[in-house]
Amino acid sequence: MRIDRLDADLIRLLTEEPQLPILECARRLGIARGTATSRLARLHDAGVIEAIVPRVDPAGFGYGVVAFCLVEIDQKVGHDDVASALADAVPEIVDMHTVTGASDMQLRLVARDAAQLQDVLDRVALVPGVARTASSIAMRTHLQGRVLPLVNHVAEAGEG
Amino acid sequence: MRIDRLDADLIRLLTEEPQLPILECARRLGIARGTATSRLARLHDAGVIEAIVPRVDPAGFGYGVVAFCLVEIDQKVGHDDVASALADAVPEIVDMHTVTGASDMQLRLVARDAAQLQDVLDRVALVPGVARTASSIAMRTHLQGRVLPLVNHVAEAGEG
DNA sequence: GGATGACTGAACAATCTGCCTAGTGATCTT
DNA sequence: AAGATCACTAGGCAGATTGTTCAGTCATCC
Repeated sequence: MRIDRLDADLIRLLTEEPQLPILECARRLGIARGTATSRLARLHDAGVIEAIVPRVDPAGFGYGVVAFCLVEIDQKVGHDDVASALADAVPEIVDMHTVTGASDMQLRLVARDAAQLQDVLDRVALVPGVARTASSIAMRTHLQGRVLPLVNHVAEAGEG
Repeated sequence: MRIDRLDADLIRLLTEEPQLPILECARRLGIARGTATSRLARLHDAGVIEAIVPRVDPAGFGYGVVAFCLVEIDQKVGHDDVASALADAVPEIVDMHTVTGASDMQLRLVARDAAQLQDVLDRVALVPGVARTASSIAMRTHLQGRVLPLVNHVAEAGEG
């Protein structure tokens, strides 16, 4: 799908002031309500905007430590099996990807503190199929799910 | 902040059916509207729910390749300087963390395809202060920003 | 005993939503 | 060139939701 400036502005508006009603968005962008509605529907259908969801910050209820964990897997066990086993066994896992390279999987997980992180990592290591893990702690999160610059970039490029 | 079952249910409801009005949430949970409103406000104030934002999927507009990149930094350059330089120079960077371990930073970035990923990584490498990079491609995303199990876990634990 | 805090139930005006219609201009097709 | 298609504007309507306020109940805490 091709995104133009209007789409980008709409996304920006909704990202910066999430609770903004469509009607108000239309007013701010200087377009008719129907246009804003149909644009939004199109973005929705194309999968650009998956949904408008509450972004939950685990730090808000005490899980302030973020860590990454590289996982090596037993060759004999399927990736998907390990993935679902991990997902079930460790609620502290926030992101999970299968990756190329030295490791097979990469996790992002959260914990209350360094001590509890140890516990979380132990639980990861205990999951059947997990051969070895290597982890690092995130000291600072500079960006998290930032897409606005990319959306703008695409909108600009599409115009020229 | 302490999260109880009602909070967890509210978060679950809003996560599963994001556009649900507060009034409808209250009905489904069998509570008064004022209660749902004040609970939500409390979650907001505590930072548990940062905002209700549109989740944009770069794959929706062509950026279907996800990659991770470990970055080593010149010791003489401050982390924050490199971080902001990277953020400005490469819109394709979605997540950026400062991490412990062999590398200094870890990035998650998106690209249109493998060929363009090369280009993106080149731009990363060119940023002043970046000494070396190592990257891997995400072949599958099993989980992305999953917090519901953790919220439930916390709610259960808090009750007992 | 009295104060505090959380929840219920209800009401109000203001606003937003979904849905529909009609007109305009640009692009594309035959 | 006529006709069709598409996106946008502008407006209207009923129904639902929101912010806000009030009064009453119940449990906890000092």
